[in-house]
Amino acid sequence: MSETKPMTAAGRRILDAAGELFYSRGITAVGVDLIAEHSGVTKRTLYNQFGSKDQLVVAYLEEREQRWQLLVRETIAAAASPIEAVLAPLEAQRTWNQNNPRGCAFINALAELPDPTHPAHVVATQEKQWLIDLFRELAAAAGCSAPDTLATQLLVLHEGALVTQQLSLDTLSVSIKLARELVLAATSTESQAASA
Amino acid sequence: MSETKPMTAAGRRILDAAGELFYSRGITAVGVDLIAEHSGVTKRTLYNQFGSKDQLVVAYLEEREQRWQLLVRETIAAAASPIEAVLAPLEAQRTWNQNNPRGCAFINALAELPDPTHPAHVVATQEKQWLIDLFRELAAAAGCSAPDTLATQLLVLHEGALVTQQLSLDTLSVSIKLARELVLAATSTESQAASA
DNA sequence: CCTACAGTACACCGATCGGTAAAGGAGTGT
DNA sequence: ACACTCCTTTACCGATCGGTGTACTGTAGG
Repeated sequence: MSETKPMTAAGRRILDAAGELFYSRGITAVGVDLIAEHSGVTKRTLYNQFGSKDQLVVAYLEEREQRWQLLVRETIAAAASPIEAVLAPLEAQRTWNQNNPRGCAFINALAELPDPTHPAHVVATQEKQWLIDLFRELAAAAGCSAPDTLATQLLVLHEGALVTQQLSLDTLSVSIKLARELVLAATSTESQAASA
Repeated sequence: MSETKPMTAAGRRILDAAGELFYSRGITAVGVDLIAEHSGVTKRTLYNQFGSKDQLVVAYLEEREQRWQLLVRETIAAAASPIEAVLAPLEAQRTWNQNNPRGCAFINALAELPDPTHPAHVVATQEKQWLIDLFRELAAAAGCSAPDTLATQLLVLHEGALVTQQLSLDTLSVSIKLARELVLAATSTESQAASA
């Protein structure tokens, strides 16, 4: 279930090289020749393994999605309480960002591939959908009164921290702190209603 | 001061066409031939006017920056109070997004042009710097106790709302509502300190 | 009238783009 | 011995990339 394809050794190297290059330099800016060269593989092998550049891009995004979602799930599992679990995706970002200084690969992919019918575009949007659904579930599990609103707020904070990462400011810490206050406020049984 | 270059009629059409194409399809994905064709101009004229594609990209971003900052300033001037003025950039986004459904052109540019030495990259980062500085000034003018923190929070909300715009959710309204609460809390003289 | 300049038309450049053809070497299982 | 898969090598394809050279036209100003 975790691995749908056996993936040959050459295929792995190709996907690794593509991952680094696509993320660090941008998808459109990286050609298949460069990927083949960096993975020590012939262009022919690349096409035998992935069929086309678009499919390689999809494989690249899907693998990133799997790794990211795995990290999030692990962080949730390690959370001390349901309330801390709601903040887990934000906390996971702290770990993730250390090796990924170029922001969100899915957002970047959406910026480069505007065509909604492009398979890579679909993968990227699905990832964001997965995240907000997760926030909603976690919020509900923590006993939040309005899971939808809180999930949207957390998604905004998550994406905002992600996209401002490239600036010098430590926006992630600010986002997590604010997110914690929101979660605590939303799960406490006291006075809460739509403010003016 | 507002116009450093006279800009011929052909130059205007080129910049207009480049603006539409770069924003809607992505910078790397759009070639100079396509821009020349869409602006009803020869490629030669394009190069006589702008010198290179990179310089055209810079001109594109700079003009967007001018238009956006003008809108923000107008919204600030129309604000009913210093507190509402802090929210003006968020409110301006509501207007702006109607004609710009593809998110932030500067963020997209950063995604496509990772090279920090690229002139377009510099312009894009400067724009974000301008915004957080503006938030800080507005927060201070509104009598906020901790302008830096509030400014960072508002920047995160701003960018988060911008980048999640492409999803179906109305994240901007949620962001503005939350931002208003933050501003009100930060400008009230009552109990406020770092929470747990 | 003449110059200066903006713009056009068109051909051209080397480089790179994504993708393919054909043939063969190396390892494995039958 | 056989076929099969994986991968290699080399060469090639049409298209497009950013960018240039050159010669011509229209038009406004001195």
